[in-house]
Amino acid sequence: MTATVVPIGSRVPAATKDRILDAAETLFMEHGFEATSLRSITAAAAVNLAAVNYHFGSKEELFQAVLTRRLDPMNQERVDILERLERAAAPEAVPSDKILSALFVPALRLARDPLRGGSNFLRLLGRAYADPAPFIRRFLSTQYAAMIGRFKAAFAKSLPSLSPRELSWRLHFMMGALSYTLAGTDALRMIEELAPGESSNDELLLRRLAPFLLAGLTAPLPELSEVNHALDGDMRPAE
Amino acid sequence: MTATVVPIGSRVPAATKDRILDAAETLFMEHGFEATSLRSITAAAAVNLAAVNYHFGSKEELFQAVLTRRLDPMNQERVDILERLERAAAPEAVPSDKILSALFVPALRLARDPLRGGSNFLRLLGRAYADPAPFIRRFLSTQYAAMIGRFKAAFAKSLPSLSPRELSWRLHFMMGALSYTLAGTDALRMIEELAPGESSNDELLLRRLAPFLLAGLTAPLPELSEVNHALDGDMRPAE
DNA sequence: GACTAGTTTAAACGTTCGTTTTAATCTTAC
DNA sequence: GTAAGATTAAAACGAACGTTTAAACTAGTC
Repeated sequence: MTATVVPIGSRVPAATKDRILDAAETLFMEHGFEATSLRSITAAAAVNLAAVNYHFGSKEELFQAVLTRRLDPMNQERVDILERLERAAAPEAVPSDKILSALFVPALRLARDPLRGGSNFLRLLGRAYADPAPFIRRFLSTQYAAMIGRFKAAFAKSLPSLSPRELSWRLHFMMGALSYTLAGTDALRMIEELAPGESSNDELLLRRLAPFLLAGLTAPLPELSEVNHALDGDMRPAE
Repeated sequence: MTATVVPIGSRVPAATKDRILDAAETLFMEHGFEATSLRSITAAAAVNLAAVNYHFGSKEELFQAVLTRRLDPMNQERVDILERLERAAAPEAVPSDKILSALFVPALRLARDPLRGGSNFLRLLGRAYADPAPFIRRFLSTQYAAMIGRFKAAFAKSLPSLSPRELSWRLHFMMGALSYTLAGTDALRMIEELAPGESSNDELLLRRLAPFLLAGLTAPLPELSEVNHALDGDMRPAE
């Protein structure tokens, strides 16, 4: 309801709204939604405490604004690339590795652009994926529904041997590995030994992730009886 | 500092401590650590508010106790199975699909056992993996360090073509897909259409995940220049 | 130079949080 | 039966939270 009137001279002292968004992006990324207080955000942005409720209405709406600012353009770019690929390949299906690129490239481009939050935002996004809060889950599913459906159809055409359900599962697994990787907790240190300087290099990270996911997506269909054998057979608990 | 003395008759009225652990397991799973109050836990467990601090010391220690109760036995079982596989295969390497089974089977066995929290706990674990709180990250990495190192060595022997660093990445991605899947947020509904009744069936889920991850683990090495071409080449943003 | 709409400020609101304290109650051993 | 110790109970602590209020400030407009 509040229209930001930019003065003609356009010499705005780094608008309050943007300073709040920037500070919130960093702090939400570092501490999660629940554990980040409005007081810490407004302190970091050097604005008054009430400014958040004035400009955004509530803490939840601020969080959604932080996500929307980066997410909308990125998802739009994903769909644009996909449609371009489809037009170029028509009437054949787009190869699945290219579809995967259409998902990854906009994320990569965002990651390497400090002016758009850089990797900070990708980490925040990864965390949002795993957050229990219902309003976050609701927000993400509505934000993503259209884009995911679009890509699912593309993969279905490209991988006709996969049943729709199997494809749903594999897309789910893919989003899991992606969001966990983007969240970039120091879980990697559990697995140890990053090359010095390579840490937090989101580009290299995503480039290693892509072949991993492509192989998983195109894997042969599961032999559902296998794990059962393991469970009932030679892997009994030792006692 | 508090020793629980079990009476000789051993007719304990469902010990306070266990009732707290059970209630906490469910509530932490549903709302996450920060958003779950001690008051809601003690109300659900029908015990006094002060009982948590008396028996566990603090909310954080309670959370760790909830995790340890299920995690220690499960990880021990994983290592036991792996060592059995190694003895059986020696001096050859254990095939990587079997190593993967050693990781999955104990989780599956836990998931199908309602007496040990069933899938509730696996969901909580998945959430803990993505939680920002430093004490959770510290706890998990120390808890898992030994087990992960053990499995990494096994995979390294089984997949000699993978460099140690490449293997670290892939294990990371694997843990990502696993924990995201276990967390079982309704993110799946973003991708839509679960078969009725199949939802929340952790067994089927993990059995579909295993082939996906196995294919990713054994994928051919990445061609690092590919994505670069995509970035700089034919996938420019449309303007 | 008052008027207005938009914005910022300082202060307080009511609630909830994790934890602590103090006393009462229960259990076990002699 | 009674003393000692472990457990539960009720109440309060201080701090932090998101949000609201009402006054002060800052342009642009007539």
